[in-house]
Amino acid sequence: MMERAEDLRLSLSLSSPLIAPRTHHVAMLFHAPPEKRFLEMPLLPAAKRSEVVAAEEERAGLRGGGGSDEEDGGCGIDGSRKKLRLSKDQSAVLEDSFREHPTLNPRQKATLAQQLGLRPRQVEVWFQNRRARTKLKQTEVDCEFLKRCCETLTEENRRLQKEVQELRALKLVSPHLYMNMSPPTTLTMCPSCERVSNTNNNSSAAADRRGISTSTAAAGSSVVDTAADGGILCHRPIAVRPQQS
DNA sequence: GTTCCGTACGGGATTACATCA
DNA sequence: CTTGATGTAATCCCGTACGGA
Repeated sequence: MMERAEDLRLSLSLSSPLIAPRTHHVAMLFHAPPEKRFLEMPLLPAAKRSEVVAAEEERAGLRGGGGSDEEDGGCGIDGSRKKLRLSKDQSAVLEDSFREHPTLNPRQKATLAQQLGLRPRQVEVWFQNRRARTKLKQTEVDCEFLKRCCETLTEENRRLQKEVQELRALKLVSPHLYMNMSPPTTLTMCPSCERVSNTNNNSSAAADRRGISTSTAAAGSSVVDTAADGGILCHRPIAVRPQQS
């Protein structure tokens, strides 16, 4: 399942013209942990931010010897955000780790950060984005799946309506023949409302045939019942043989 | 110049924990 | 001592900005 998801290309657009005004949590600067403090001080000049981060990480012992801004993904002197591209090796390690646990505990985060020469915040962000990508892909897969379900059910609905129409016509034209015909394997009658429906209204049976979830199948069956008979059918199908006279 | 993807960020929501009346 | 209210920290997700291929 996940392999299938991984194969799909992302196609949904997340962009929107809405631009949220950015505000700052000044208070948090004094209480947040080092990496959080860095995040919450975007008004500081970039160079100053790098200094603070370096100092904090030095104190925390998270910084590898001789780590440069380049390696740390720091910002440029001009204040522009410096986009770092993680190396193939870094990405591979993160991917492996993600496959093991999609979420990180603080220790794992710190260990990974140290191992890869990244800030813990970068590791955290990478995992957040990775989870978001996974979710997006899964949503696409689900969407495709439901679309196919819908098409299948629509087709089946058409077929069943036609079948019902034919049976009604036959009953009108030659009731004798109708009563003597062998029971249609796919039709059942609800004992309470005495309406005929398809045996495979049994949700699980229908689901088995189509390979879709039971709830989806049940929803599809309701559509069939309502459309064909103009009423609500009970969902306890019982095989019924036309009475022999 | 445009598009897409990956990285980074801000902010809201939630949860756990500490403190205090 | 217990309990409810309140504050704080940590973390997650969502929406978005932005750099680079």
